[in-house]
Amino acid sequence: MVNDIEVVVEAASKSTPAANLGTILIVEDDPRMQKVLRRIFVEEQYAAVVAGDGQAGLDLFRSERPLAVVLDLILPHISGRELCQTFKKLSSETPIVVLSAITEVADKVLLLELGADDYVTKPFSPRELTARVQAAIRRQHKPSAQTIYRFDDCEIDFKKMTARRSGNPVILTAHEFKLLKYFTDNVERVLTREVLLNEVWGYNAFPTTRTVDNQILKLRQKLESDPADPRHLLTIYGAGYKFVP
Amino acid sequence: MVNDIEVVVEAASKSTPAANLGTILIVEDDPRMQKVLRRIFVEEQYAAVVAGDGQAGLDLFRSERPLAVVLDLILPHISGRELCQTFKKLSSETPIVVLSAITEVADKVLLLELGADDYVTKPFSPRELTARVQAAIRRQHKPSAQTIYRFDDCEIDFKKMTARRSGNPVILTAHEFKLLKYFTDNVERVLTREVLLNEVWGYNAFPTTRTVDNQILKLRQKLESDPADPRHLLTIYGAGYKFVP
DNA sequence: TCGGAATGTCACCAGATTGTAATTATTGTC
DNA sequence: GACAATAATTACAATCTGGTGACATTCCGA
Repeated sequence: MVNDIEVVVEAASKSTPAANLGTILIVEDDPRMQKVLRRIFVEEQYAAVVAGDGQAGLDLFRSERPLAVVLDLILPHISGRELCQTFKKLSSETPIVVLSAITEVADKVLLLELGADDYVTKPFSPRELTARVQAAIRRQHKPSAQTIYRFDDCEIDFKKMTARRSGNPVILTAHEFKLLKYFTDNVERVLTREVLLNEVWGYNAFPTTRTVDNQILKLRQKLESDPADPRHLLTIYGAGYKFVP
Repeated sequence: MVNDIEVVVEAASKSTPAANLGTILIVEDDPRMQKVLRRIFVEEQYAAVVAGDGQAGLDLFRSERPLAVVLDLILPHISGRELCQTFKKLSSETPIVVLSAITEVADKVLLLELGADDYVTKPFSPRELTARVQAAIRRQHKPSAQTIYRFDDCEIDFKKMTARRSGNPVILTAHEFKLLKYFTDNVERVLTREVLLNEVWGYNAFPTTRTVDNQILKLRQKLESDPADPRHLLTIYGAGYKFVP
């Protein structure tokens, strides 16, 4: 599974507190969970609309044109699976993140076949849910956005997951792409190992900090003209790493 | 594989009694676990205060203004759930990471409902806990509006860790940035060596040390037009140093 | 002006930080 | 289930920082 790539959307000036980031449709029957989910997204500056059953979900989906849908699979009347498919038929653009209990995870393939873009198993942390939803939004929201990144004599296509240096193909692993993506999304900024571990490696991985160094090493060996004297993936002694194009 | 918590990491880095990263409030009744938790955070350069029950937790929360709270759900007298809600009422800003046994997670809905920002199930690895707490802290810290600081003909970007004087790049070390940051955050205030050592270095040092003076010297040489006649990093004879933009 | 105390300055090197590769563990594939 | 690819850990070498201490200079009260 290719994991979501955590991106800090910071280019936009944050001195615009009023406007929300968009609407999230929450389809969930349990009132307590409704409240929790709404709060989670409201705190992240989204607007949240809540549907207690499938029909209300469909109505709101049509009227609100949500940025993304958070869908609990266990619903009365219409099964969550049906609903998921219907959403995708109505608007295949809109990303859907499914909430599922641990026992249901077995058929995650089926889940994704239904059109879900990602899933989060209960129990989950607020951070995990919002991160996955935001990642799903980013993926869908700017499909034609520049996926090809160039610097020096390197050319990275994050969509095709291919890379070239001086025209020659370079093989990068999925993890290396993910790390590199985070660097290209945070150009010039000093990123500590802690941040990289949290943002690139993800929620459930807790490797040692030397792991980061090793991945940096790999990237340098593959992308820098002289890995011993890097010009793009710079070490900031005592702090972390910084990418400069 | 998640390591058992009893596997105590023996690092014994040079003791740093006065913390520099901030205070973590640990609410935990089991004395053994208290010790383990405190150690985990102290090793990560945090200060840790421990409360054995809910009342002590509340008191410390109010008096210490912790950066984050680590809360074990099973507590005597006040239930962890109540406590969690109370914390959030007192300061919704402060992130709360809940410790819970897997068997307790059945109540996961309630858990999130109460305002916990994340949770870690036992058994957990030290790294997992600190990573989640740090992520919660970082997330809660709104990206500071302005990371670029200007004075005279100097321009400091603390995020990129770059500095310029009259447009020309100046190389500062991580420590120098940290010291300079403290000065720019405390403009016009006289800062004694003791304060600087506590806040920037993070420990109480011998009063005879020339360490602070040395770092000041470095900063002057790099940032002042005439290091011998500083106009920004001023010496206050008999007291300390003062920064004026 | 003088003398003692506080500060400025410099260079060295111990210890911390990072680079690197080999080894081990994990994951994915057939 | 064996194999290959990828990732994480470990170990050690290379590198850099900044604390230390010696000494010079400046400050301030008498």
